[in-house]
Amino acid sequence: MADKPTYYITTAITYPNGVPHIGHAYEYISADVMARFKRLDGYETFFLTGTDEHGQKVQQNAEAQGLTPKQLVDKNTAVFKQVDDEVLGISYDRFIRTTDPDHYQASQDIWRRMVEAGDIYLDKYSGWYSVRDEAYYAESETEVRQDGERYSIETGTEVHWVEEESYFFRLSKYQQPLLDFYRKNPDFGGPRSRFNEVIRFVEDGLNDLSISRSTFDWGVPVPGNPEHVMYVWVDALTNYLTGVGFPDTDSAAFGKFWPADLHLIGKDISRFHCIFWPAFLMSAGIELPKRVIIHGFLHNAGEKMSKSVGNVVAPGAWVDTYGLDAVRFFLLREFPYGQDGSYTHDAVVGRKNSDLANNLGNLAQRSLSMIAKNCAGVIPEPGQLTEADQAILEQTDSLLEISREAYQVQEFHRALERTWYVLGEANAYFADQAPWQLKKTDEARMRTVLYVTAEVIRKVALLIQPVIPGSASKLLDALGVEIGGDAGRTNASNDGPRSFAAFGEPLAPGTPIDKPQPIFPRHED
RNA sequence: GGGGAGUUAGCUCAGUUGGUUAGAGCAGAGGACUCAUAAUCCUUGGGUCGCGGGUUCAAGUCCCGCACUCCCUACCA
Repeated sequence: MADKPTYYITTAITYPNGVPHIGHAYEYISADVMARFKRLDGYETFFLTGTDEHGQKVQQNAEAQGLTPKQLVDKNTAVFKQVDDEVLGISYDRFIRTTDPDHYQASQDIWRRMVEAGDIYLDKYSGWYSVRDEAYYAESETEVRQDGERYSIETGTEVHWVEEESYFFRLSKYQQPLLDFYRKNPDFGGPRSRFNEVIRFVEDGLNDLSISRSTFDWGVPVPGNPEHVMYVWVDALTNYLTGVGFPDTDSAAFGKFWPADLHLIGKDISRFHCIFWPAFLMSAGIELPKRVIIHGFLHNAGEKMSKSVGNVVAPGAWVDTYGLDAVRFFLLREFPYGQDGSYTHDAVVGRKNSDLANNLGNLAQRSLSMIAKNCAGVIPEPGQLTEADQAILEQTDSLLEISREAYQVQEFHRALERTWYVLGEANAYFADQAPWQLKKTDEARMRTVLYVTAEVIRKVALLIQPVIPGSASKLLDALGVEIGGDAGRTNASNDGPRSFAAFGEPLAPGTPIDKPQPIFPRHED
């Protein structure tokens, strides 16, 4: 048996200091959808997500709470993991924590490789440092306020003058190699507008990067100098390697899955993923990931979400209000992926009712009801297909390739838009053929129309499993499609009657179906 | 200050290399049907395509200027 193609996708790892909000959910869900799509399409898939647990802030917060840093991150990480597991249904294969023992090995190994490449040197760093932001600021980026203390202008956090011995990475050396790489791999970053910003930044020149700290010790120790711990970037980005077995580059997982096919991240960290990370990997002699997709941020009715405004939405609150599948669908259908999006209650309800309940749910309900009542409760035998039948079936058939192409570049909205266009055509077909009339005049023709409609629904249900796994599974159940598969949750979805491999295997006439129950309830306020 | 994106129907947005009466979805109006989750189908959109100039036989679609909005980046203080 030939080896299956593989697919390795990651999310950014989250700094678990607050509570998860709908923006976190957006990233997890979109990565989950991508992973499920690839599994259903026959790819042996590995999906990595997790938390970034080191740093001075954690150490200080822990002290303030009378905990060890590990105790604090255990507590905070549990909250994020619970959202993945119990609220959003995220199908990750590993939830990595930068405090995992194997991650220490991986981070120290890539560090050693960069040292061997001559790209790490010891120097001194000085500047205005904000503990809360974990960032240095130029003097011009700070101001002295009335209380006599100095603050970051941008973030309003207090800064202190710090002089510190630090290891540096020779990022400057990689300006040209990176530009060459971008030119040869124009799809490395997406969407294009974000990638262009990155390229322009690199063209302006790169400074070497401070990559260690000695003022605190909650981090991965620098090999050969236990006075230092790695600063965020080497430690955090390396999780993508750790997740598939690094530093054991001979391991089965590493051989299969590295280089990663997709890093899915937010626009705030595009530079780290499109510049630092490839440079580190070039230095360490490791293959570069194939693509970084940069998603936008979500706004509440056009306003930035913020605690002080009090408009932050918790994923659990939305899921309770609208249901998980409606939330997943809304997030992927409503916004062009990569752009910022603005949500309102009315917009979510609109998608839920119009797209899910009316266009899809009602089409399924009306056609399956007729089958249950008029075809002895089994999938009917179709007769000769008319042009109208063939036209709607052909439009439905085209959705597989259209979806593949759209998913390949993470244009989820495009796949869904086209799918719902075809559903609109299917509703028109159904009304046009009027099987409830045919029931009185031509039962054979009625059975054909009902069969064709059921086939359309089957194909659509297959393709939207990644987005609305629960509802799509119910839809396939209702059509009597053999149970099996898990809507992309695991690699068991690679094949079987609910995988994309079965897209062209039509419903078997005579298959019994149950009396249908509505799958997509309307949202009533 | 420099660079970039944008400003199209009530709302959210599409509009290829400039070319017949500027499009979709949602919302609204009218009609149809009754299989269905008060759903679905059909019909219905005279909107200064931000403003003002220009190029052209022809511009939402190219050029210049202006006004807002947003993003990236710098610098002064």
